[in-house]
Amino acid sequence: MAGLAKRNPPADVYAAQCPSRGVLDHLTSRWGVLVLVALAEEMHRFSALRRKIGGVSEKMLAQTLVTLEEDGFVERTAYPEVPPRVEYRLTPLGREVAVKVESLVDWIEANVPRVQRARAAR
Amino acid sequence: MAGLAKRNPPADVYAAQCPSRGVLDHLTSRWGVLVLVALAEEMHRFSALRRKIGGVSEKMLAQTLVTLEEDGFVERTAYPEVPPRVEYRLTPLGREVAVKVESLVDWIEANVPRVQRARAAR
DNA sequence: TTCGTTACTTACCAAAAGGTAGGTACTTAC
DNA sequence: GTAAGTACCTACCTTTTGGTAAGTAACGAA
Repeated sequence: MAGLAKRNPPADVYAAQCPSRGVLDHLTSRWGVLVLVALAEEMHRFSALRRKIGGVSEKMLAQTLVTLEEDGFVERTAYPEVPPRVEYRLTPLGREVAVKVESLVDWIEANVPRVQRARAAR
Repeated sequence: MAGLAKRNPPADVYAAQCPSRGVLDHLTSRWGVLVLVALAEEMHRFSALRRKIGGVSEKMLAQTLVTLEEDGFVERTAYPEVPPRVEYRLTPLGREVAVKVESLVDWIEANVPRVQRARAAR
């Protein structure tokens, strides 16, 4: 039958086993957010990301990049050179979410003082 | 001196010890995101949140609510009754971020199939 | 009379996250 | 000749996270 598509139930983040939960976890992971906004700015090599994102270990950065690549948000291009050169950039899908993530991050950076005042007020 | 305000350096999420990192962590925590979007819909009692957010334990929900309250995103109102009744709602600050968080969550819910296709394609 | 409901808190334990260090292979700089 | 840079991977160990269960106080329902 032409046009037959598997229809799965609509996503619902409140449901513990909804696949959207996994995507949410990857995107909002400690380093996932920062990788996304860094790559939204421009292409980065592995070591450039590592230097840019303060506090990431190589292990965590590599792991984060793998899961973001698996989910189709990040594209990895390796050049068969020595020393190795690998470029990371966002896919079209990645660019779409990055917009949302960036706007959250921008809000946070702009409003840290208000949060600090709230903390101090108690 | 009137009008003297402590000027701290602009927030930078890339810097490991920038306070924005802490705020980011709280907001993008596993349960923080879900609490925020739930409270963006309407006021919830503790047990209502617990039932709505699939998979949260009481301990984690309580902990998440405390940190969101400390940061000034959530307001807690307890009524001295037995059995106890406590209402949680967003503060004005909370409503602002919730907009950003909701738009991320909405995007995810709408695009899970694309992510799944990306995963399948490898 | 005993159970369930409410909103937690605390203690204890298991699981997961994440840091550190070392190895690789080859090139360029010193 | 030695050290550094590159992009990782793996093993080991510590830290953090999170789940489970029990306790609380008072009331309404069965």
